[in-house]
Order: sequence, then C-alpha cells, then structure tokens
Amino acid sequence: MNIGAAARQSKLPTKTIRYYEEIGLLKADRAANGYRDYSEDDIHRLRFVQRARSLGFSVDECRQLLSLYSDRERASADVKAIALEKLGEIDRKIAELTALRQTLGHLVETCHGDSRPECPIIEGLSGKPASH
Amino acid sequence: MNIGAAARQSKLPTKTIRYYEEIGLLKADRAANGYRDYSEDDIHRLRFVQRARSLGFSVDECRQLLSLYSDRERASADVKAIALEKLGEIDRKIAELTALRQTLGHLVETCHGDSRPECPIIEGLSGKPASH
DNA sequence: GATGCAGCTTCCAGCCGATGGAAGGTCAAG
DNA sequence: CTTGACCTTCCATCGGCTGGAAGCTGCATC
Repeated sequence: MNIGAAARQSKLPTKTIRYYEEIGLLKADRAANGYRDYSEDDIHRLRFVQRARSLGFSVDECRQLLSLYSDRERASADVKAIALEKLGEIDRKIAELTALRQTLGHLVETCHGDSRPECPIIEGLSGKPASH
Repeated sequence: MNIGAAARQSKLPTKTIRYYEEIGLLKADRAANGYRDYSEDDIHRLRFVQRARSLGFSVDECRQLLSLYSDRERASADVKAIALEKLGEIDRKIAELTALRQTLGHLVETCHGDSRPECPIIEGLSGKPASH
C-alpha cells in the first residue's frame, strides 16, 4: 500500500508519516520503484500512533507505547504506568487552564467593553492587584 | 537598569527579554557601554507581557495588547474583544482536555495493571471500539 | 595594576511536531 | 504522448523560547 492510502486509513497526513519515519518511530518497506510500502500491520501501528497522539501522548511516549504494543509478553502494569502519568499531566493542565479561565473571566466580567478607555483587563495585566 | 535586574523585576529570563526585543515586541535603550537600559516604564511593559503570556495570550496577542496598553484613547471594547476571543479558546481547550481525560481515564480504569499482558489501554489505542 | 568573576554582548544551534514548497521520478488513463 | 495524480528527497519555516560559545565590561580584591 502506498503512503497516500496509508494516510487515508490512518488519518495521518503523508507529511507526518514521513516525519515519523525520519525520526525512527515507524519504518516502512520499499517497493521496487522506491515508493514506501505499508502492510496491514503498519497501518495498525500508524492508527495506534494517531490515537495515542490525539490522546496527548508525546512522540516519545508513542515510541514506548509502540514497543509495549509489539511486546506480547509485557505486563499491563507497564502500560498503565505511562497512562497514569499522562492522566496526571492532563489533570494538571486542566487545573491550570481552569485557574486561567477564572482570572481572565473575572477581568472580562469587570470590563464594560464600551467606547471609554477605562479597562480593568489592561489594568489587571499591568499589575494592579485584582479585586477577587 | 541592566537586563539582569529587569529580568528579576519582570520575572522573565534575560534570554526571553532579548528574544522579545529581537522579534520587535519591546525595545530597550542602550547605555554608553552597549548594555541594554530599562526604564520603569519598560519594566511595566515586561511584567505586562509576562502576565499576558502566563494567561495564555500568544506573543502576537501581546503585541496587540501592548499597543492598546499604550493607547490612552482606546476603547475598552477593543481590549475586551481580544480577551473574549481568548476566553473562548481556553474554554475549547478545557473541553478538549476533559474529553481526553474521560477517554484515557476509562482506559486506565479498565486495565488491571498487573503482570499479565492483557491490557485494555493498548487494545483501546489499537482501534478496538471502547466499551463505554 | 593584575586577577577573577559576574554580568553583559552577539551569533548560531536546537528543541517539538509538524507543515509547506521546490524539483524531480513514476504510473495509469485517455 | 501527454496529462495529472502520486511518489521521492531536501530544505525552510512556524512559535516560543533555550543553550552554549566567544568575547566585552565593570567591580571587588590582592
């Protein structure tokens, strides 16, 4: 299977697939004409990476997950450890964004948003202690 | 004031301050010896940018906000528009991360995390429809 | 005044994770 | 035989820094 079809099946752009190969994440066979040739198994791996990336795993974590994916002897605990670590990261990010939303939301609420120049948002950013 | 002191007061690394100057975000006077020289007003701007960045505004948005900050005639509505746009982005990100947390959390919950190789996380990533 | 060291300067490279584009080879249809 | 889709490689660019090298400056200490 050529890279274009692989891209359609894995929902990854061809550019990205080539990039993943370049960084040694996934390698492909080559056909006689030099074209990359993807097997069903390759497609599985591509989709696997696509899903893992969209769940927020870094490329390096994908590398780990892929090797666990290929290792039929590995303990599920090894996989769970990575996933739990990631879950913690996601929770931290959500907390951070929520605090941020809170602060910015407060600034927006207190701003009249009219034609006058007084603006609590600018004042807040410029360092005056927010009244909250 | 030298860049080091400016960095301490603005809570920005010197590298970052120089970078901001390089990209035309903030420029500094130069002392006779060639050192950058920061006024109190410069420090305000640096802190302003530092806060805006930490609230998730992009460097380009900081550029806009800075010009609004300097413009005493601007309408607060102009500032509010940018902030509201950003608020929407933050909400979208939170929603995205929450969905992600949900999916990954479900996978983690269903994984025993023991020495056996059966692993719903890997299965989930490899494309088997999640049971949820 | 020599020495040492912190702090400043510039410049160049690299990080992540792609993405865009140029220049050129290949293949199947019409 | 030509067109156009698809493939190849290579090199540049994005954002937002960050690190390091090589070389000034400024100030304290001997």
